[in-house]
Amino acid sequence: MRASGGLPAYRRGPLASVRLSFAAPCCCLARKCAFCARIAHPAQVSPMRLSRFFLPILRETPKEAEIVSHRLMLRAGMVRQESAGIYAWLPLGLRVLRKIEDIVREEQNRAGAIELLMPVIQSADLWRESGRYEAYGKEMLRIADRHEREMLFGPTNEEMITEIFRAYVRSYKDLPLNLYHIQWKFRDEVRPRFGVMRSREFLMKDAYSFDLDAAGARHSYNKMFAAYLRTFARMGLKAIPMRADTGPIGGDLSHEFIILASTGESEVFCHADYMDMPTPPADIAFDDRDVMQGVFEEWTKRYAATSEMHDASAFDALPEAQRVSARGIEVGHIFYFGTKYSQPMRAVVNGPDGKETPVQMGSYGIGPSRLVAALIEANHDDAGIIWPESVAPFTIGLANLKVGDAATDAACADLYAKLEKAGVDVLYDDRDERPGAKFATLDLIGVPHQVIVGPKGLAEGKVEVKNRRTGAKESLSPDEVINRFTA
RNA sequence: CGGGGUAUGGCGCAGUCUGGUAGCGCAUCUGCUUUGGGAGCAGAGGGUCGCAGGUUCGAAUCCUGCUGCCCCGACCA
Repeated sequence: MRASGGLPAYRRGPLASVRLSFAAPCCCLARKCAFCARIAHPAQVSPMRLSRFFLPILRETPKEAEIVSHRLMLRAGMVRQESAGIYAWLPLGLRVLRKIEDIVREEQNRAGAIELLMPVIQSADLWRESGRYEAYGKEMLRIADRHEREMLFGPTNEEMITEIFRAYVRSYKDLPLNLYHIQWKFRDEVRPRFGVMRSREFLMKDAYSFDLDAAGARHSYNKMFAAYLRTFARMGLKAIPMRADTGPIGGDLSHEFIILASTGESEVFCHADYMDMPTPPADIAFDDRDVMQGVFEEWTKRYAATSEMHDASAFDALPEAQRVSARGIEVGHIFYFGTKYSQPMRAVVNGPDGKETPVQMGSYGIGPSRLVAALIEANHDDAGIIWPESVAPFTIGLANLKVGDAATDAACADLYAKLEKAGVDVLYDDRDERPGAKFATLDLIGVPHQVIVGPKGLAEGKVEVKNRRTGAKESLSPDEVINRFTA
């Protein structure tokens, strides 16, 4: 299915009549947005002068980069490949990665999950307990320490979290519990490709839920389901949950969250209603089982499937206007697997009846590093990246078109200082470059708003504000600019 | 894991067939001019030609072995 047509999937164009771009649900500029409902002020707001930043942009495209996100990440100086499927994150890329992490973390916390941090190196013995040490195969990077002890670089953490759980939790009164971390994983892919989209080392948020019974586990699953809808929506992505194979994780209930992008790796089919469904609001009752079950049912009752699970006859039964077939990228995957690990690893609690019961578990993954690439696949044009506001490395690019000119220098310095003071992430291009080079740089790195300060406009007391996504240009006074972005 | 490529300055490439002082564009540095969509002129610096052997008076070039990386397929957060 995937290989049909003679061309690799990612090179084929989008299937017909599909809307692939979505507006972010909010502007996020003021950080007072009701949808996002930020819990904490983002730590990553740190304005920067480009002349002092480390932004190694490339004018030419490195030949190894085949897909647009990989090309643009290399050109924009976001990552550097250090080995096959292994990347260093350069400052610009790291900023985006951190902003994605922040959103993921906020929504996990909002849904009641609790953050911890587990190590990347694990003991083989732990994996022998679950039986996966042999089963996982060559994708697991196995290493020996100086004492010849068998260790491994974690590809996932079900075993370790189960070990931590069983060491401390004895009573059903401590449930439900959902623990997560955001940590680097290593899976020794046979063939890493597409930059950070399919790398061997990748960042993953993995959460693990523990419940006394199946009904409780179901609620935990639904909470993560709703949290994922919110997480992707906050990044301006339309993610559609689709029933999925459980693969090596195991279990009997699983959904993949797929975002639509014309360069996606897999072919997906879904009902057109998914394009406009309302995402759960920030204040939705995560602790109410009926509310959460309602969200789940609303988002799963219409047809949606990847090509592996596709039922052509069910899809074709839909009215033609409601059929959407497109390409998709998997950005999240959730599983309910019951006692698959708690049973063999003896993670048990005493129930109200005094009997020991293995806990019901689920796991929930999002790949922030893959999301960086997926976001670019969904948001770019010929000139470069177009970041959604919420994950942009900088909110504003301030371009001084004539460095050395007293008026433009002073106007830029004033704007920069005021924006910085107001907590706006601004990148001030104060390099002694020609205007064309500055426009090209800001377009390439995808800063959502460009504030352009040149001698001509300034003579009339105006600067130009350009929207990277729409291209719309406005002529505003510097004071109006400050009001616009700090209101 | 099968198949196919490729490796020459930071990036993109030529040179290899037919062995003889390592080249081009971009980038970088200096100076002057320029300044609203990747500027122009002049000058400069930077490469043990992936690694190890071998052939030869002489190897980027020929031979042998190895390694890295990329692409296609099967597999995958």
